[in-house]
Amino acid sequence: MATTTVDRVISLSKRRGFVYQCGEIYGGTKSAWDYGPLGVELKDNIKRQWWRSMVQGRDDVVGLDSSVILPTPVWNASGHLSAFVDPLVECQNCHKRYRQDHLQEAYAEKKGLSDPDAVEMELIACESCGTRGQWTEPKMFNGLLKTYLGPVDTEEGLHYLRPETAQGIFVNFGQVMTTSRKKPPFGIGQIGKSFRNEITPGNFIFRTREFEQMEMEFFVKPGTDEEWHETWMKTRMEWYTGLGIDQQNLRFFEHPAEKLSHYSKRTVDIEYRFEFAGSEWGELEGIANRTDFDLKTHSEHSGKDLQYFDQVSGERWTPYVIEPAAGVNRAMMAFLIDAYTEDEAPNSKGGVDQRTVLKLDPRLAPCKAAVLPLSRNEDLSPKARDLAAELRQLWNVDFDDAAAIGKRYRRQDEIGTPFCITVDFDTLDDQAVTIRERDTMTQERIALDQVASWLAARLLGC
RNA sequence: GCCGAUGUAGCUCAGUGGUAGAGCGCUUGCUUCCCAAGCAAGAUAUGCGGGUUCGAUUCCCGUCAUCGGCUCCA
Repeated sequence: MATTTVDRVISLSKRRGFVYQCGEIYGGTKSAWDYGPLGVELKDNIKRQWWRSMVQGRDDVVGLDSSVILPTPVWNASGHLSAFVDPLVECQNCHKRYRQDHLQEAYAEKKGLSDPDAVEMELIACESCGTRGQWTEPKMFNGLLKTYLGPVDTEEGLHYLRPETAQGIFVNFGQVMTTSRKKPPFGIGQIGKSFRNEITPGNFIFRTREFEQMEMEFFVKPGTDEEWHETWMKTRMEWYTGLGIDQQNLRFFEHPAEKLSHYSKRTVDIEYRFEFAGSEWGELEGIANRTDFDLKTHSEHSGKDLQYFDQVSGERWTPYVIEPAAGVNRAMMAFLIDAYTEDEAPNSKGGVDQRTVLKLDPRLAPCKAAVLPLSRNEDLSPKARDLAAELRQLWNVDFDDAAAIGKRYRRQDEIGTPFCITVDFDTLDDQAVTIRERDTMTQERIALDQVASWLAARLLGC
């Protein structure tokens, strides 16, 4: 099987400490990955850029951090307790599994029966092997992860881990609107973990049962929702390209009407060309028009009025919601794949060698600069350590004095460090250093006391 | 959950029913001093459990995980 960029990125991620398998010393846990020293920096940088772009940088969006465990009635009202639970049956002959209700509906339709629920399973044949009536008892498949609060596991203690951060925003909608003195159109953004009992996790960190979301619910006046939907689609697409992803590797995917989720009027995904074995494109985020479904249902179930009262016009209405919901882990994978480059660099013998370089935007790069004494030397190393210590107060900065300088450049290229600062023997005389740039491999001589400001000018927004 | 494949060092891979090897990487020392240089030394692996056997990394069973395909999917 040919080695794909995905394979190379996975290998690099393990080799350099971006991602490890969770619990590897015990054989691993299904669908769980841990983020190493470089991975946590990259992931945090992605979240920080999202937060700046979607929350801090906007006058019309505020932030929130709600609980993972919400009152159980929230999930009843949101529809997740019914929409996320499916009865599954299995053919005992060929072990193919079906949704029981789908089988009953298909049978009832074929025979012209009015009540699918009354169809006896003995009458239904397996579509795969033709065996009739050899079904297991239906098992309820629940997409929500359960936990029990309290000292003993009782039904009263049963709670669910959130499958999306959105509901925490909806149930706080009234309080946030009042305390922040915002009025529609305005949004509430949130970053946090969500949990889903995925049937088929896989593709490295693409689909996992525990994952991290960056969601923003934007509340607008009914009738303006379709326009806002288009606006957010454009804004979100530009976020990815603005952070360096090639437009050629991104596209919109319109969900067909019959596949829309229970709350959605229209959903458009932003997809990235991951080139997985099974599918070329994969979802990075979904931009959904959730209408007034959520606020209305929470209003009905809680008895609390979640309408907006417009004092100017005297109108009272339930806002429509446009939701750009992005996956942190998926974004990280896309940024890594898009940045992964193999090019050539000159070697000391006058030829060229292959070079692996992560051309990450400096705002995303886990390490912003590396300070490298040209030689491990009692004069150079301390001077370089001092410089690194100074810069470390401002950015994540690496120090490395092991092995030849060329090798250290390559090490930094491989993790995407934009700038390498070399302290050489001339530094002792001229109080200046050489700064080498990752993508162009060009060098510039900068006075020692100007390094921080030189970097600051190039690391804006980091 | 089903079917198939796979599991040997940090990574990529060899190999064998008789006690495991390479390349790259890593550590230490010397040397060199602006793009993976050289010399020397060193650490690190058969996913886990059981069975067969005098002896299992190799064969068998189970389990865990990964990949692919189903099924499902906000």
